[in-house]
Amino acid sequence: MATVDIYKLIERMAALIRSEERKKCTELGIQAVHLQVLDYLSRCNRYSDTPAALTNYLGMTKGTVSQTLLLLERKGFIEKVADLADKRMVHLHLVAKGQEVLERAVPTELFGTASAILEKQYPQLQEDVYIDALTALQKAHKSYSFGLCKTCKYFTATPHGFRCGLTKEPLTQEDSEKICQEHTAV
Amino acid sequence: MATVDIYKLIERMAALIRSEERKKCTELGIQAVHLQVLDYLSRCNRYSDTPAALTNYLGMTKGTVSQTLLLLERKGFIEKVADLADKRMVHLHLVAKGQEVLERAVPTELFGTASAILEKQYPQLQEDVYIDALTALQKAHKSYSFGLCKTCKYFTATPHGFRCGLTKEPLTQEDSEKICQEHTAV
DNA sequence: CCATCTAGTTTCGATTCGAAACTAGGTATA
DNA sequence: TATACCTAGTTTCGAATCGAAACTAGATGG
Repeated sequence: MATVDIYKLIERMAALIRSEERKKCTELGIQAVHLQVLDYLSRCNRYSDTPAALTNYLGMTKGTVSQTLLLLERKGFIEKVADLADKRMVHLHLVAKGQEVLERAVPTELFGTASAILEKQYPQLQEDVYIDALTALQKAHKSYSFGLCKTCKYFTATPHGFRCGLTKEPLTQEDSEKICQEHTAV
Repeated sequence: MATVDIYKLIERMAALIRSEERKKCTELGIQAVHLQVLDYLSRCNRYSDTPAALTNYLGMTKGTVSQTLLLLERKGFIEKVADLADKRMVHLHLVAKGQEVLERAVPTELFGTASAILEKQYPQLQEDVYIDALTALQKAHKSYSFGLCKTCKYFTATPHGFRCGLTKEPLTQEDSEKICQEHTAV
């Protein structure tokens, strides 16, 4: 079946990207997993910027995640902010230095070059096909799809602004652009 | 530009796949990097099944790779075979047990489910788009594209069989289906 | 008020990592 | 054919990562 092959192709691309990222990580003196953390933090919103959500996303034990975060904090890549309502909770923020490392680690040239090649050969290429593939992948990644807030089933736009239908809380424009742990694909 | 966004989408998919694979690895009691090694070995041909090529692919130091291989050998996932011509070289082979772990670790259900969703919505979906994206990515991944042997610039088919235009050696059907370190995109 | 749950940290020992020194086999050149 | 240099891979070591389990502290619910 064609679609099975499509994910085989995507998996191949993922392996290439992984390989490239690993090299970058070695250059920058960090581990591949740290990059995954920084990437996650750059994409999560206030419902998903906690160690617990990160633990769930990475599939590691919370002790390990705790230590990874300690290291990233020591290196000045992230900062921890206590939650005002629930004193047990901690919110993680990517700070400028972490953002910088993330940008340097993402294989931008690789993508840039690949894009240029692709664009030259297929000027009319529609990205919808890829959006659909990603959406399907997010739907399939059940329990926690970690999709964009604004693409969530519970995302609601009112005349007064955005709101999460699950937590009933109002959302900023920025929130809606980030990854949410509670995300449910439409 | 549309194509830049396409690789953003692919990168997002890669992150999801990474997240899922990491979980599987934890279940199986191995590290994410070990899976990368097993995956690589399942796809490489006799030009690329050496510790040196793997080192290059992963972007790790050769000492680290050597230790990783030692562990995978102890666990019975791979075996080492000395090269007959060059006594310094070692060829790495994925054995049955390693193959099994690899198959269990790849998020098959994720892809299966995603495919089903995709297929239902877009029965006419053409995979060419994805092949082009992968090919462009391989081309962009210069110096070592690690592409399929048979898609290489130097791959030549003669009446007597396949041959590598770079090393001048004859190739089997199987060789041509594997990843080659020397791969150069057309 | 006390058990129970949840969020996160600490501690421990095994494993992984990079760096650098090392062995050994191949190659080039004088 | 010696000598220097190169390449493939291993070993060693100290720092960092990992999972498991015990732990603290705050929330929740009778």
